[in-house]
Amino acid sequence: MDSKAYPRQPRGVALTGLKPTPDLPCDRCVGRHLNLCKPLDEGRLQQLLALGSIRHWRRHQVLFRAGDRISSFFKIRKGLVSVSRTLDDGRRQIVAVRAPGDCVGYLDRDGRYAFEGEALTDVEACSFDRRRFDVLAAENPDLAAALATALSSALAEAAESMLVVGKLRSTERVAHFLGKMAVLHRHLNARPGPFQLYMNRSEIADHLGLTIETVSRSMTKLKERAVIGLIESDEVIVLDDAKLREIGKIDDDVGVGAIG
Amino acid sequence: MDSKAYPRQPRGVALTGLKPTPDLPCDRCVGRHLNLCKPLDEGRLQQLLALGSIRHWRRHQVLFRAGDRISSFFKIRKGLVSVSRTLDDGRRQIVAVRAPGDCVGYLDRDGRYAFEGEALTDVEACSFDRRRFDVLAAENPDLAAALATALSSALAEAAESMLVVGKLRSTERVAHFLGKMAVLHRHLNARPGPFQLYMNRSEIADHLGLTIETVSRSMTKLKERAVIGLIESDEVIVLDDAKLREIGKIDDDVGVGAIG
DNA sequence: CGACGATTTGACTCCACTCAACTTCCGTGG
DNA sequence: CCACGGAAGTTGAGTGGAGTCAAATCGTCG
Repeated sequence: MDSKAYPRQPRGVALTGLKPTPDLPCDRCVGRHLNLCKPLDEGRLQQLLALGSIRHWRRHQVLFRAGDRISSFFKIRKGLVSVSRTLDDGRRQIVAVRAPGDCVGYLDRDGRYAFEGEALTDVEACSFDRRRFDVLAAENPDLAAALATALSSALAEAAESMLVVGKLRSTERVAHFLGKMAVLHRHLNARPGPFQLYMNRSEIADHLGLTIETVSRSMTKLKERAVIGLIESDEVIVLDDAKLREIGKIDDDVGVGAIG
Repeated sequence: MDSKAYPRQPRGVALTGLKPTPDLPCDRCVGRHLNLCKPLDEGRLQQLLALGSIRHWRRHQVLFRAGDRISSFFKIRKGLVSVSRTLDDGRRQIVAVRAPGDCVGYLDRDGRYAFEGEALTDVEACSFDRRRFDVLAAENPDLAAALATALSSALAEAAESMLVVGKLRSTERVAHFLGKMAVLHRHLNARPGPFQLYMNRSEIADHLGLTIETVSRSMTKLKERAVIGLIESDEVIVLDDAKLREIGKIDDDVGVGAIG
């Protein structure tokens, strides 16, 4: 209630020791993509692709900033992007983490980006002109339907996150996050085993509504319980998947989102 | 982390002294509606309306239950509907509160409702067959576009809620909630003044990720600071709108959602 | 090695939860 | 009419979990 100054979490300049970013052609992103391509015939596909141009960002670079006038949105081809919103006093909430196949920068607030998109890793994305895409979508019902599907799953995911942030305890939240990241990893790489988080403690904290210290302590607890193992600070292996899901209240692999 | 039994909040049987429910024809729901009607010509409008039938629910009745097979979704004509998800141990998160003009019961998880919809007041809604609606949407780009728009604003609203639940303190959350409800009230009734919340403390708590006691204490604080006044326990008047928005970190009237 | 950033760990504080009492408001029935 | 009971809300006392502040450790890079 008091508007006392809220120290902005110092942002890491570079997360060192980062493994190569998740890399994946669009058509392998099972269940996670705005399926822009499949339902379109060759002519319209060309039309759509003509709207887009491939662009690259480095970790920590900003794809789009909240409040900036919307020009285009982005379909991720490689890497991870955080979608976030920050209060004046520095408090930040990472609303979603988007992966290859997903789209970001679509949500607008009277013509301006409603959120900020930041590269969590080096990112390659296809940038689409929003206005021309809307025109095309208005002419192609299947494209519009794909858009609606993508939005639906993103919405379901967001609602799920509300439950996590609103009702779970700190260790439960971290377990949930790790479980979801493990699922994502399996989707992208189609195999189990250790995986990278590509997010430092500060980013995880801002995603889960916790502090870096609490995230760290929760990870330690999960480690002590032999639910997970830490190869490095951001490289994790799930030792007891059932337990992790139980603690994190993950009932299924649904709701992995697609646009936002 | 421990799966200790979580006492389910006793659910009120009837909130007494409830004023008449918010009542509004679709076409007055500025900015809050899946604009099903306007873009359609007469023939298709008839086609769409043929899918729907008007139904009624009483307060606390369930419109749809999470996990049930989806048959139709609902466009609210009168009343308020809560969209929620409940964990096995009883912890519940009210993900959204939907008003006249909004749709609910659209989100699915492999053919089943992803959330539960419960009448917060007596409710009148138009029920649409989901399958036939999808067919119609696939043939009518403007309808699909309207759907996408509705989903977008619902998603923006959900993301906003994540920030509220994840980063705001208790009194800030309550202030945010009250500010949003005031906006909703003005949208529905087109005038300021005292308004009903139509939600008891338990429901507000489940929406904000708090307990009933904390909600109560926060309301008292806001009352003591002369930011709001309480006519009855669920009837509020905003005394200092600027202050309320400042505390609740409400920057604009955007993101009032539409579907989910 | 030494510096720096990221993370972990520790000590302490405080906000929100828990448990419990009490008040208020209805409705019911003696 | 008033007594009683039940439900919702408020308030108080005490606890606990997560935040805050600070120090120690680890890892990387110069």
